[in-house]
Amino acid sequence: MQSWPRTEEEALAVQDTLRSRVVLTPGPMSPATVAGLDVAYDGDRLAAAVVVLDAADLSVRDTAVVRGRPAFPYVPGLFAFREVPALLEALDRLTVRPDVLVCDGQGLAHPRRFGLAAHLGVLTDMPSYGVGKTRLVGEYEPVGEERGARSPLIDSGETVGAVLRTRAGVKPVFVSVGHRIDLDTACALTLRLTPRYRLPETTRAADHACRLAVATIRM
DNA sequence: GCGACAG
DNA sequence: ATCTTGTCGC
Repeated sequence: MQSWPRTEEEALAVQDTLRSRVVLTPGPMSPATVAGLDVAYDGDRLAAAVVVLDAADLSVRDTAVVRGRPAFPYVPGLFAFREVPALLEALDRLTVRPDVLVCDGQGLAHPRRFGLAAHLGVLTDMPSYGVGKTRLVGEYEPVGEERGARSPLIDSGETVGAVLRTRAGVKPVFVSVGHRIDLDTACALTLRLTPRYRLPETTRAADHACRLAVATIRM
């Protein structure tokens, strides 16, 4: 396909080029299918999984898992370069075409506004956004304790995402747009995907899938 | 120089 | 991400 950056300097240059291709548009308002993506590690080996759920009842429609090696060391801000190759390969193996990608990490809530969700969105040109478990950048006011409460995530004066409470009394998640979707739609979809747990069912399904696969690597 | 820092 | 016991609660 193409060369992959081998140094932080090269990776920064790639982000600088690709970020101009991010498209900020509303919707998709009623996606029929939603995909969750996640990666699990075992030493220098990894397993990437993509699970497509039916947006109506959250049932599994398709699953794809690939094993491989991290494509880059973990560096805050350059995290995407580590998992993107394996995730793209898994996406290629899907039979069911997802309408939205729900990524494990940040979208525009990134120091250069180009986190994993934006990166994957641009490379696939599919609607994409991120749901992170912890913060990378930005400040925010305390979020209401009830499910659905949200507080804008602001970095350098601009709103880069939302801190969203998906379960009453449980630590909120960090939602940010990636590509071809808006923040309100992303938050609304996230709430539909969290009928019971803190993290979206998409993320949970992908997490289970790649963990099973990574366990298989060692046996 | 001292923290902060997606997964 | 991953390393890790017991423990509180539905």
